[in-house]
Amino acid sequence: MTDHTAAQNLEKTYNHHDVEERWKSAHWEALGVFHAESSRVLEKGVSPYTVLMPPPNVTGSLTLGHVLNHTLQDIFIRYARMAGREALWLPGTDHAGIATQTVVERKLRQEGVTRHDLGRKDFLAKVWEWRDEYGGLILKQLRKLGISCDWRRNLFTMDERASEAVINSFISLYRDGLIYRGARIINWCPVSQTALSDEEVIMKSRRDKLVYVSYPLAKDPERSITIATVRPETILADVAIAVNPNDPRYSDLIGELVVVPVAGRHIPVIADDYVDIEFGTGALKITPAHDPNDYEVAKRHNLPAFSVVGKDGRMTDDFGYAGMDRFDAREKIITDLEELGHLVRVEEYEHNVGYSERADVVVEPYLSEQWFVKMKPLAEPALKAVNDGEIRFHPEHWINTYRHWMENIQDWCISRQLWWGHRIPAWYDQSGNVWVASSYEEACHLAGTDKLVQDEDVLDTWFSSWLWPLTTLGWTGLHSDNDDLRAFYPTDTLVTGPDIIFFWVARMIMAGIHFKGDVPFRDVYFTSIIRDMKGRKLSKSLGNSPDPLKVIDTYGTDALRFTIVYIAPLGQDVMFGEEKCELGRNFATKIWNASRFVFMQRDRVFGSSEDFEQAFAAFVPDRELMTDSGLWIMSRFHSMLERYHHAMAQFKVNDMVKIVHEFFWGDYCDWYLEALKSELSGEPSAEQARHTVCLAVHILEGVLKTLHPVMPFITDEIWHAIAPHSPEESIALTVMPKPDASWGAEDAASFDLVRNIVSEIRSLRSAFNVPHDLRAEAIVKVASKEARTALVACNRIFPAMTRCEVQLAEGIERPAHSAGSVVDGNELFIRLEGLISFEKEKIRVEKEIAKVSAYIESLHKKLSNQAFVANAPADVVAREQEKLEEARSLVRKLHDNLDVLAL
RNA sequence: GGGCGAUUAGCUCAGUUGGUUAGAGCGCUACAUUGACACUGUAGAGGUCAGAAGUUCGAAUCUUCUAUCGCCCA
Repeated sequence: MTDHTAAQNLEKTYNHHDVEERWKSAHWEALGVFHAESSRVLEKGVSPYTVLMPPPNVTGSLTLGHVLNHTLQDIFIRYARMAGREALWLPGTDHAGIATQTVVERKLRQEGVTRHDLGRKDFLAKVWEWRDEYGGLILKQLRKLGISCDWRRNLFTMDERASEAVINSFISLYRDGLIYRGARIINWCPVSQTALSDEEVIMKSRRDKLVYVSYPLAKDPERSITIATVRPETILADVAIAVNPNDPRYSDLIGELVVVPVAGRHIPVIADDYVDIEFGTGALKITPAHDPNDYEVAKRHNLPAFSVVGKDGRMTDDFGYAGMDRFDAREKIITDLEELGHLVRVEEYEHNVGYSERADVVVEPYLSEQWFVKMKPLAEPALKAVNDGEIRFHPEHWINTYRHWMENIQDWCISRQLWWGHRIPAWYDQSGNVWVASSYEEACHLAGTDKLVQDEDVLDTWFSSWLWPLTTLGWTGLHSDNDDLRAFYPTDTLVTGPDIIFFWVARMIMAGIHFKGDVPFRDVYFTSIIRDMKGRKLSKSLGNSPDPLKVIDTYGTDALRFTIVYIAPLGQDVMFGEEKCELGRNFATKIWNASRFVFMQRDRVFGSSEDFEQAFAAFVPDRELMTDSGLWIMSRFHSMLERYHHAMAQFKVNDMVKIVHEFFWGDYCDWYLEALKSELSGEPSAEQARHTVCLAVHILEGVLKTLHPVMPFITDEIWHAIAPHSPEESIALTVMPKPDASWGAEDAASFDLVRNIVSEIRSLRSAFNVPHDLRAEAIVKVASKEARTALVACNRIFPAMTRCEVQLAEGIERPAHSAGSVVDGNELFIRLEGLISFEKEKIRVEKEIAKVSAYIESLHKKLSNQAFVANAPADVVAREQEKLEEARSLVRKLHDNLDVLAL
């Protein structure tokens, strides 16, 4: 391990394992780098910045989705922390009712035990055991990402404090009339054997059979009415046939009785607007216990509802199907209908069917008593908050989805027939009255009896998640108040997937406004969906989801974080393949090597670590001591910072990453450090050399800071190697550099000319296949005094960067045996005796002339258009004019060159 | 059926309120290895911006329509 009390140079090669091990979460955590304190906000007036971690499922393990999501959150938090805000990131996990219960039940089954064998109390003990043993996995894995949460505040939705909040909010909503119990058709999962909310049902396309069945008239078996259904097994529970009152085909049958095939019951033909004349035969069987729409129709017509499918998805009828699976019964009844002569025909039919999100089976619409939250009154203020811009979505277009859902909102079924979760705080007395209270004792008090039985059901996990912005800050009920809530609520940024906009985001907004009187957050960043290289969603069954931990092992955490942000623009899906991480790995290596080079110069120029430390601490960029490349890099650096902060303010994190990448690689390494090599190898004064090195380190440190939110490990490692820092210090606690507009484009001008000449010389060398080791002579016919000064100042750079000696001349003609070009108005010639082919050069210059001439033509056309000159803004016209003049001057010089060539 | 989004170089994508000779990364081609870096450097090839019509002095950008693909809701 490196001794971090004295700065020294980096190892020759970058090893992400070593670096990440050294600065891992455990190190930073122990130092309290990520801790936030309400006192600093409330007493010292530090501006708070809070991020809520969407609590991962306690049964979960790390996916690339988590990597993207948490990297983004970490970037926001680290950026805010370095911007001087009190940055609080609240972590936690949710108890995932169905998923966790399923996992534990599966484990028990291997031991030959069911939860019913154990009983509720012992089963829950088992679940807690499981949670304590395995439930922390995802958090451990998240720590590998180096994310900077305040882990002291880690919360689990089943913790006492969070549970108290859940119970209190239930009671409060019940007393406000916003929670009720009632018989409804809900989505039933026959595998998990619980009710589900609408949001937990996924619609999937499915090929089924559309079965046409004839129902004979009771009074005249010769006549019949034909319906079409995809669920023939529910014929047994039919209570009516409905037709549209405006359908002339059936008007004479309204009020007649028909016989239900197989079941033999007599049911009426009724008229209802709900029936679609176009669909099927225009006659619809009404099965109120198995279809929510039929249920509504039946209610309107005072028809009964009874069920023929049980909780386990098996038939419960009296007609010989009982005990069969609903899908087997479907096949059998088709055969039976055919035998009985009721089957008219069967068509292939593709339609959407609801599946249980967790168990992936077709949900059964099921009539039962459940608890619901009345959503309309909660939705109205939540919709308004977003419409009024109190909460902003990024990208903005998700507002439409949110609005549509809020405007068509349905009541939320919150009871689940599970054991793992927050048990509904409702008790029933012997007459069936309901008493909602925070405890059995209180319920007894209210009921005036102790003969009470508690509701068996638990609450939807999302019923605890929607309180997350409150419970993470210690809220336990309506009148909660504490320093954390005062300091950090509302929170600032929520980063989450658009797939849980209804499940979670919308409901948190409702809960925040309802319980706390204020929105829970200001900005919501919706992440990209990660797909594989073929554009398919990542899924376990496809086997196309790379294991992030393996990717980290191969490429490094910093590389993965950098890459995933780099390729994930705001609001677009991203295609990810492991090999894309080469991008991040290569960049990390580049940073490492460039830093090592800078440190080599530091150690060469400065006598000792202390010497440098003192000089660097007192360093202020001084124009007088700077070379043109120094002025240029300062100008570029501050322009980069300007764009960097702008991108962050707009939540364009991938722009931010690209901006720094481009600056560091393209400007700092490719030009500035290359120029630095020749400058330091000349004979600068000691003062200049020291200033030059300090400037190089200064910019390097600035880049490390701007990159720190993205690549926390490597930046902390290199930062510690700049100058001695104690291991307790961290780049995470330094101040983010800000753009300084006093460094402008004029500072960059001289070196830009040098760069352009270098590039042109390189192009010419390449065009004429000048051997790499051949030193050539270049002559620049300078166009201005400024150009002369700039090129004289940088004369050492040319041999190093172009392998050409550059001479300045005025009033000369093109030398013989040379290739020629024009750079920013300055004519450039390279003597290439023996290498230059007259024909080749002629063709090259003519091609260039043709290109520029076409350009001149288009500019000329534009400028001679009266409408353009009259209508376009003056500055646009002036700019076009300028371009035209430049191009004309260029083409003139090219022509002159060509003429000389022809001599 | 309703809504949202996408269509720009071989691939993946940038392109701010209309004013550039349309950019990047990867890939490809050529050249270069003792001086931070081959996980590199240098140079280069590659696009009628999905199609049509319109608005405008001017459209990758705005409007309408069409086509293809994806997502959400019914």
